[in-house]
Amino acid sequence: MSSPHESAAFPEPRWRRLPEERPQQIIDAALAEFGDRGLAGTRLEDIAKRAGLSKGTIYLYFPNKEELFREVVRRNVVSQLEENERRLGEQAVSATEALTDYMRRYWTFIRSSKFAPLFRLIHAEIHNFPDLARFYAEEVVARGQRLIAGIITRGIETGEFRDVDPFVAARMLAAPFVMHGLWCTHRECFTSVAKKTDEQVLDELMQFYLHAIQPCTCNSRSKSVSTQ
Amino acid sequence: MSSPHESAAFPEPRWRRLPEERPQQIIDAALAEFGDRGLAGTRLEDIAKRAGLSKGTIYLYFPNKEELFREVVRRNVVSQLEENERRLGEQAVSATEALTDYMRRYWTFIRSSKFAPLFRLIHAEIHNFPDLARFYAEEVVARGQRLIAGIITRGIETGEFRDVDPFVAARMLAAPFVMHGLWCTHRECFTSVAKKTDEQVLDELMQFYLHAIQPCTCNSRSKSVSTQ
DNA sequence: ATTATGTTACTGACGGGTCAGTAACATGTT
DNA sequence: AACATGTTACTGACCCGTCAGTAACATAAT
Repeated sequence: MSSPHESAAFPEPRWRRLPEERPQQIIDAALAEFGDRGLAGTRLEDIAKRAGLSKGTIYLYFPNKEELFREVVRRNVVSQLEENERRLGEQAVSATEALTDYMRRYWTFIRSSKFAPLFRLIHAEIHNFPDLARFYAEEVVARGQRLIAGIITRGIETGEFRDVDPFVAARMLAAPFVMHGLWCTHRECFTSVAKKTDEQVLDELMQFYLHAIQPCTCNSRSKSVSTQ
Repeated sequence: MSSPHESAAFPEPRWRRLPEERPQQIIDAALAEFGDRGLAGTRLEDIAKRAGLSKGTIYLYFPNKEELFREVVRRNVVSQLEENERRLGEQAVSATEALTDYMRRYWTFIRSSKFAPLFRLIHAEIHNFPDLARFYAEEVVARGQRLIAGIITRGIETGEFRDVDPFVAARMLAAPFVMHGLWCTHRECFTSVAKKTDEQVLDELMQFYLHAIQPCTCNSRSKSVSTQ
């Protein structure tokens, strides 16, 4: 009644002005669409629809489709970076603890809804956008592996791990995590992980990997392979 | 320069009729193009050009682009299958030998020019062609992992390998191989394998994996196993 | 607190280029 | 000659990017 805006007649405006939020909305929608259909297969109208906008609005914030694609990759890679290097300070704990902790966070990221689309995108368009690919490979992959290698080096020094090349070991950690992440996003296809929960898969990954880098488990009791 | 003055002798036909070879030529060219640019991003004219044909010819052998795509995947998946299960009979050798032999052949296949494009294709279009994806996942991935699991099971029985879930171990083998295959196809990006040859990478993979499934290497080799 | 005026955010129809698919024509083969 | 195989030129649908127009919001004036 007392409201100057007529509540009965026009309660819902057809659209709202949200210039601050638009870029992120568009990027999120674009990641989803690009991830499903690829760069060439995605229509800007579909991105707009998913973001609840019209196509023209996208061009208010991004010069063209390709530049939007670049921003989608860059923004998400950067956010992955930040996520990756959060909580890096606790060097007090044992290398094993640091490693299992890292694996847990790594797995959480890989199983997040953003990883698989991003991975597909980068690998699908790696030829057409070598600069993006290089950025990703250097700033995320290599950087992450240096991080892991650091933990492993410490573990070797303390005698927790056997004497392996830390960078080889880092790749041997990342590879199964990534592949299992991809498989788990298509459980309906990949029967080998179909009946397993994310937690189970993580446990298997961790157990197997820890055994691979531990010097020897003869003396300790390691009968923890549980089969239902 | 194309003045056909020497018309009588051999006019050098502008093209030849090779109906037997065309399908495979087209499929090979299509795999390469699709692998680079994706399904939507590939022009049929580019496939034709790569195959040394004109676009219309493709339509003599395939009804449309999508069906060509399906055939590309199917044909190559089947050939991968055949490759995969060749030389499977030698059950006389030790499980370790069988496994290292398998890993060598697996790596050769993964490093062949056909694997990476096929992998990218399947993972890029997995949503749009669920039947193909399922076919691939079941007939190639699962089947291959059953094969590995069989070898590992035998190795566990003979005491060569520690007591792991053979299917977990199979996944833990396949995952690093596939990921390293992808990385190695983009050595210019992925610096962690940039300076390594394929043979080096394979050695690292094999050594690391064998250590992961061997029971213990504390007391040298010739560890007596009381099975009888 | 209503109206007038101005500004910003957004819309959606359209032009133009691209490309899958086709039809008309050409050449090799038998 | 008659057919099979291949090429070239063309069509029409589709989609990117543009822009004239409109809705939401802001501020000033009455």
